[in-house]
Amino acid sequence: MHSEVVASRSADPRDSRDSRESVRESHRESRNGSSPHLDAVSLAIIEQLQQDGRRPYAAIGKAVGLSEAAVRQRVQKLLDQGVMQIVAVTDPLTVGFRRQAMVGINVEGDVESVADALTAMPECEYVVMTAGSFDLMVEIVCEDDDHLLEVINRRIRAVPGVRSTESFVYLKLKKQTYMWGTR
Amino acid sequence: MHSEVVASRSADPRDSRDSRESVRESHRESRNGSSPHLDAVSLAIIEQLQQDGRRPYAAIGKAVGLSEAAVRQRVQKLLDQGVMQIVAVTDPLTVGFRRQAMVGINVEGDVESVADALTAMPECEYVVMTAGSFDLMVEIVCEDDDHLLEVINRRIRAVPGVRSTESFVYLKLKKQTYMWGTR
DNA sequence: TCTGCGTCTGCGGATTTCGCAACCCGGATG
DNA sequence: CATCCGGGTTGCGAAATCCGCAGACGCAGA
Repeated sequence: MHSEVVASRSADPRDSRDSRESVRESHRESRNGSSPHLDAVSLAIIEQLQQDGRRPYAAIGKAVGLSEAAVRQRVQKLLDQGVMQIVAVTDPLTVGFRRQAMVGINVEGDVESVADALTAMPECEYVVMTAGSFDLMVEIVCEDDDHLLEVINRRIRAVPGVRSTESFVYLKLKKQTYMWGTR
Repeated sequence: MHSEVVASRSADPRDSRDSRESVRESHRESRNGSSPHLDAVSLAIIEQLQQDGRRPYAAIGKAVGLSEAAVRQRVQKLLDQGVMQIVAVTDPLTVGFRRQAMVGINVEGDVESVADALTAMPECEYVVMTAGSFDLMVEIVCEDDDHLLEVINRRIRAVPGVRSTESFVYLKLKKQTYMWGTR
């Protein structure tokens, strides 16, 4: 990583040319055929914000070789597009939600419509369609046992298309990171 | 897909001159597992930051009935204690990790030591001890099929104490929120 | 009562955010 | 070939925010 001295005030305009080279190699939408084309710079910005969601734009810009305003625009666009969100995350146990469970679900009929119904439930923190002996896996966050019981037995099983469920109550959360891309 | 894009600037003009009295603090050691018992004000601060991790301290203070400096101190403490972290979260698919899976694991012997071994793997995004037909559930984030295969068959199954595994490859992530307490 | 400890508040100064106008550049158009 | 166009980038002030620093306040324990 070379020194990217952000051009000070009114130096000669040639300086701004070298700070550009690090941005150069970014119009190859990789082989990420499906989703939005994140270039290397946006990826680097995300990586910065995965380390600290409140890091100043100028610091990010210095790290990725961009101006502060450019970082600001890209961050705003990433947020608007829903590619990333900047949020506080906690261990639910410490904020009063004492029962969590992963629930595996088998579906008859349209899986996606069931998934949409589960997504609408506030207690469903995480909904994913899977291949394997479950069609859906859902993470539930509840306040206590009664709440958990009600969600699983009354609400989830009441969704049309749900054939069966299997629950895995959380005993202890050992790891929870958000550092994709930071490897 | 990403339904919860938080509106960036939405200062809540609701007054809050209450919430001053219950500022009792029990300063326990705040390691994973204990409950530091957060008071209502800290909870409200967390809630604000779950809506927008970059919300200014002054705005948070107005919402929870505290000065800007006090909010700043509390946030810093919550971060230092590890009660919460402010980070960017993304759908891994959009940032180049195209294979994810939930893996259920059965263990013989000490479950926690196996969990610790899995926690050390960077591909293990999420590790939780559960009750039910699995002893552990682990979320794996990989770049491609080869990577996933290697992690599951070579690394996870090589951990002493792992009796069997069952994999659930992700087909589509439908929901992913971080809004505990915001219900 | 006094002291120690932790938290809250108010206040400048440094830093950051934000909006704006201009610039550069590749691609499309005539 | 000239021109226009749009996305992306840059630089720059003004406004807002962050940050450190006392001082004040409340609450336990000596």
